[in-house]
Amino acid sequence: MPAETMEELVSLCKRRGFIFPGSDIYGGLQGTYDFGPLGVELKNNLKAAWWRSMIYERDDVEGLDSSILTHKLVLRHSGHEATFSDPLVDNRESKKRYRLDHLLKEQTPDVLEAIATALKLENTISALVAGLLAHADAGTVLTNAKVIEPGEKKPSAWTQPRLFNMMFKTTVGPVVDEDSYAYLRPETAQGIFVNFKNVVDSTSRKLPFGIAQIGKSFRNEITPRNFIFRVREFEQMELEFFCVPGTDEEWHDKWLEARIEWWQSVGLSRDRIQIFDVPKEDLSHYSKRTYDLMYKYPSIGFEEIEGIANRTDFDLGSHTKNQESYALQAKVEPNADSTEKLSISHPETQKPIIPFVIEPSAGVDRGVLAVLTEAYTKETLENGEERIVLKLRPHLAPIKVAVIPLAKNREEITSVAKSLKAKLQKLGLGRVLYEDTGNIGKAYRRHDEVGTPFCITVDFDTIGQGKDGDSSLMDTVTIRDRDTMAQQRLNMNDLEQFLREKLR
RNA sequence: GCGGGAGUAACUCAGCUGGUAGAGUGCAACCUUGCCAAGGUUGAUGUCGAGAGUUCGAAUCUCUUCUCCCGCUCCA
Repeated sequence: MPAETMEELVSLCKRRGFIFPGSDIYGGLQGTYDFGPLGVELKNNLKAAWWRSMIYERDDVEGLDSSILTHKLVLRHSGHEATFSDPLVDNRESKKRYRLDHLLKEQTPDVLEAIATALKLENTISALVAGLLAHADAGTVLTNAKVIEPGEKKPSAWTQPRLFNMMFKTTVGPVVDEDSYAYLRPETAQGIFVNFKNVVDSTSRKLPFGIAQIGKSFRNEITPRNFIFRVREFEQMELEFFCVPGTDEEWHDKWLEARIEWWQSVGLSRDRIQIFDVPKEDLSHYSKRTYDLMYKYPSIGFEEIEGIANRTDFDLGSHTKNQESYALQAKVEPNADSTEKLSISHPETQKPIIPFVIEPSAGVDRGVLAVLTEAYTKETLENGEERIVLKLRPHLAPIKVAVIPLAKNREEITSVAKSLKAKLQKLGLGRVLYEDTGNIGKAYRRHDEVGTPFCITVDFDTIGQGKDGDSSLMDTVTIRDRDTMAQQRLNMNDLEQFLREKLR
């Protein structure tokens, strides 16, 4: 039974060192979280699994790590400057908040005409939005124009509209002036698009192929919520898969299947994943069609864990120079700034074309949250006691093996345990921990709670001092399975093979 | 941003109409011929989210602010 409430996960994460609130000792900074000693292992393991499946186990994807600081022209031509800011306005009476452009679309023509007249502007939605944002007393203009509250269909009183820019700006270089800013990227994808030519030139890739990247992105969310689900600084695992126009829909479906399979390979159950075919009117500015993979999170229910978008030729088309020489299908803004043609040869005709792009874009933090949700298990044991176990897939577990001395005041035992720990650590399986806190029972439970798949215990038999002077079990240890709690005795020399098999 | 709820030890929480902070678990050290949060001894930890005010005295009352949760709004 996976976790049922977010609270129990938050509590475990804090208690055991997975995830802490950001800037904690100063009261926290909204929308930021820090990954603790176990959280960083889990997150790294998840990213490594993705990287392996995307790049090593396929023959058609290259990796990339582009910078977070991004030239403003990149995000201007990508359309983010224009679309990643929402003008919002509040209704003073109903206390509801609307996007200004959405609100204007709900109005009758004479209301819009009244606003246009008051502002002495042409009567288009975009002109009115811009004019209202620039006007010092726009709230009064809206109210006087008898803008209706859509819910009640009645004129109402409105506040000054304000712009919520979703992109973080920062100053680059020592001189602070109006033009010396850059953005923290709102998606890793743009780093891939602007490196398209570099990758093609340096790897001699042909269509179809992909470029994958894992990295931080930043969005100034209006309302960060729900633990690490919606945060302002987050990590993405994105693939931009370039293909011949006309084959894009087929690839879109293939990637949808591949991504669902991958999420299952990290432990998510199929019945907690839903596919959401995003309706046309909700699509992003670059997308022709998007499937959202929705995972059933605790407390909040089905929410997006990955978006698989058909970005058409919008991005490369927007960033390329000489746009007019390609038969672009997406509607793009003119680009007089770009210095490169972002085309590639059509595999059959050899003519330069701008490829279509299928983008599976997954949230690392949302993935970690889903994996934790699914692994979290509360069991009632035979003796009536409750046990919390993280049934993580072994390849994701932060700690792979804990080596425990049965008695920590016996040097013969602790020294064997310590050297066994060092020996196992060298196998490169991941983190191996020497564990001597509390007593043996507590050590087991503690490792159940953080998902350690195996606990190895060095006891008196190991050092040839079994009961009644029995030395037949010399050099053997017990190894305990996290999920079944069953133990078996193995010679220390057989541990490597055992663990290599089980931790794959 | 609005409405509602909440912030006390690492976690879960108690602390009444103001009188100077507690429990359980956890954590640390030591002991234990022994294996499923076992037992024993000892120990540490709080600016009671922050700031200001009222008061002889504030965890408790008032104001401001920050953070979290729920709803609205918004959202790859």
